[in-house]
Amino acid sequence: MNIGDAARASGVSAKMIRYYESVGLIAPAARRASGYRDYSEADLHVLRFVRRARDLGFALAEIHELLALWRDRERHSAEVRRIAEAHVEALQQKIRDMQEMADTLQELVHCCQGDDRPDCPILDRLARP
Amino acid sequence: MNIGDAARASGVSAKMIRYYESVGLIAPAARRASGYRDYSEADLHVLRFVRRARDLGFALAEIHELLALWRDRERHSAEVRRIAEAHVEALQQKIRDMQEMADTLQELVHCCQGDDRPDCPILDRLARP
DNA sequence: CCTTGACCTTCCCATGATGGGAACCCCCAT
DNA sequence: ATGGGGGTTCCCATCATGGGAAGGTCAAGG
Repeated sequence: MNIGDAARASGVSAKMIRYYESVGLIAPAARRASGYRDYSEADLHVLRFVRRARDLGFALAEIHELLALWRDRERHSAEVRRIAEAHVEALQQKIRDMQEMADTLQELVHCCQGDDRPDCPILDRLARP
Repeated sequence: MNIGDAARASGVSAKMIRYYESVGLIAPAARRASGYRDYSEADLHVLRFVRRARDLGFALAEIHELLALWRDRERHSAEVRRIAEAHVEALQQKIRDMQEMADTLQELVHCCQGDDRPDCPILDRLARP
């Protein structure tokens, strides 16, 4: 399977597959005589794993750990859970931060007439302490 | 006022002040004979404006527009409001995306024993369709 | 007066994950 | 054999931020 086929089958772009390989997230693909990368079904499983982990917002470093645990038959599920919990907390922290921004802004937007006059509580808020 | 003083007084790092100047977000600072940048109270107001806008999550391009509107006595508050509303919606979209990730993960974490055995619904979810 | 240390200057590099594009090579079907 | 649609590597850009090097400036104290 060429990289384009693997990309379509896994949902990871060819560009990203090469990148993941270059940073050591995934093992270097087999090569044909021509130099083309050659992907197996097993490679596809890995690519799909990475894709799903990215969809859940895991960083590549975390996915690296998750892949190692996935391969390790002796793993402790506590390890996996720890990584996931840390990620959930990071997500929730970001959500709280952004929610606070959104709430503040929403309130300012609500106070703003939004007409053709210059008076604007949004700008006032940015300009004044 | 030197850049370090302006940084402390505005909450924007000296590094960032120079960067904002280099990308045209703020006007080039006055220079002393020595070449040192020299900041006035008026400059500080601008830096604080930028700082507060960043704290609300606005991108530099948006802050550029907001600064222009702030300077424009003939502005229509509708313009400011439009920018703020668009940003609020972008924030809320990101929040929804991250909340969905967090919810999914939280559920998986909840299903995971987190002990010294290898069985793990989190990895199962990443490995299976 | 000179030294010292804290500050300033510019310039380059790195982050994280992704895409765009150039220059060049390969493969298959007509 | 040729053309088009792959593949390969390499460089650049994003966005906002920080780190650090090499060298110039300033002010205080011996």
